[in-house]
Amino acid sequence: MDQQGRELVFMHSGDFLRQNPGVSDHLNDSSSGDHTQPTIKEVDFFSTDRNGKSRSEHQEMKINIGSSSLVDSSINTGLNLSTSSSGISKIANGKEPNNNKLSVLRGELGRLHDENMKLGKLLVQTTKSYKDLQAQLLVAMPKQTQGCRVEQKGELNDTRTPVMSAQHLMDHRPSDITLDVNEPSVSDDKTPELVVSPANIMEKKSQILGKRASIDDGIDQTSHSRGSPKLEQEKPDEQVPGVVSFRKARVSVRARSEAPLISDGCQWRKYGQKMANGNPCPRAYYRCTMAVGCPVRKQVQRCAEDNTILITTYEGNHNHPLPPPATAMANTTSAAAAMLLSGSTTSREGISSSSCFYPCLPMATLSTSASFPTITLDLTQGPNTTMPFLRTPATFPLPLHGCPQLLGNPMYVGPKLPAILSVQLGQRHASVVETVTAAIASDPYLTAAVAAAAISTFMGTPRIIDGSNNLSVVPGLPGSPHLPQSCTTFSTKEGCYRLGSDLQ
DNA sequence: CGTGTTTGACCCGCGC
DNA sequence: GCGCGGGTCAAACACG
Repeated sequence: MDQQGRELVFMHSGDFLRQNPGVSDHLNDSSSGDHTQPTIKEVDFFSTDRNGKSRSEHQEMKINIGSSSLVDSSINTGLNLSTSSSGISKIANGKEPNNNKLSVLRGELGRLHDENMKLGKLLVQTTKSYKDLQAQLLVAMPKQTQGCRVEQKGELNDTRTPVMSAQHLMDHRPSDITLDVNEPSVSDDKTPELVVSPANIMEKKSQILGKRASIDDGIDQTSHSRGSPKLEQEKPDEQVPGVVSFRKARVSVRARSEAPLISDGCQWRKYGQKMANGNPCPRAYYRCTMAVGCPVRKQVQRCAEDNTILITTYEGNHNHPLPPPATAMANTTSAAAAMLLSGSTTSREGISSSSCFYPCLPMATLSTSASFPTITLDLTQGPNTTMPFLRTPATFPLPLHGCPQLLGNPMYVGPKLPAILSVQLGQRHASVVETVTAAIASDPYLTAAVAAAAISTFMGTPRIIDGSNNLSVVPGLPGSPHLPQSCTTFSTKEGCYRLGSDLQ
């Protein structure tokens, strides 16, 4: 990736804290009485440059040469980062006062640096553990609720207040949950319904756990429907209901493009084309050819209403390393599946919260049309689109606490601002937004990256990718529902883009 | 000749 | 059971 390129960062709340990554962060942490915020600020540990080191880290590394041996290697889990350095002072005894000071400072810096690094690693491990646990929980949840079908057709007449569960989305029964309030649903008119099925957990537990590995490996590896025998990893009768259709999760990206394809960095082989759904434009089917047996497929079709809109739908996870431009989209597909499952918090409260959140995302649409749970990212809408969240409380409940304030909306502005204020500021800078939107829409690489960033962001999934992948979505840790924090950086063929409050 | 595309046929799931 | 539509296969074809 072009290291001299532009950098675009979607700033969410707490972004200004990341503007100055480095030592100052834990100083702030130590003075903060809120124990949830420091956790999120720890994200700064990873606001690194492409070599994986932040500037402050580089500086500290220089200073710390030769002093690391003085550093206490234990991790201060209490985050008391301003601890006494008396031990270091003793070592510095007998030298000139200046040298003493220098030694003390060096020692302290070194210790802080080490502590910083260790806390960062701890955070990564904690985040990973959380994700693992969440994945296990999400896999188990559909089983837990199996058999207790609650149909709420009567309560859900208003399709603008959709109620969603992953169980529902995974269900192949006809249903439709469309949250795109700016455009009419592409899907049919079926009334949304909530299906909650309770469970025989103990009966199926071993089966679920047995299937987890294949789910983690890639959603297509649990393929159950007919398809290429080469790709078929398991037989239908081996599937666990409720887990099966995880492979069906899709990510659809709508973008204006004259090109027949969105260049996403992957190699695709066309294996079919069909006229579908009354669309005068044929739908093309592509398969990833970067590795033998890669299960990822994509469909490309032009919008029937507007031929300039290209709809690209991705399905599956790559089973091979990807070039940076392709990584963004690859992460999108896996993130999509995870997000769909994340809605399976079976309590009514959780579901309602999720539905409350989605109207904040005019460009994000969830639907199960065509029997597949699909996340549609609409990158075609202009900045003047009526902001749907004005009609809804500007709250960002978990797990989708990172609002994808990305495209075509005034939400580029600092996310710590209230929603209304964000809109006002956004209108003030409409020209900037327009420019950026146009740039993004015109660049297929950027479009793909934005799509990936958007999904990853509003999923709230901690996603830390090293510099080689050029996509860094580091939202606040789960568990901080009222602190939507994420900072999205991504790169495209044209370079690395950075967008945030500094746009103003 | 190898690779990718085109295109008609086929399979499967779903609704009626 | 039948028809429809989505998705895939695979032979034929095109191209470098």
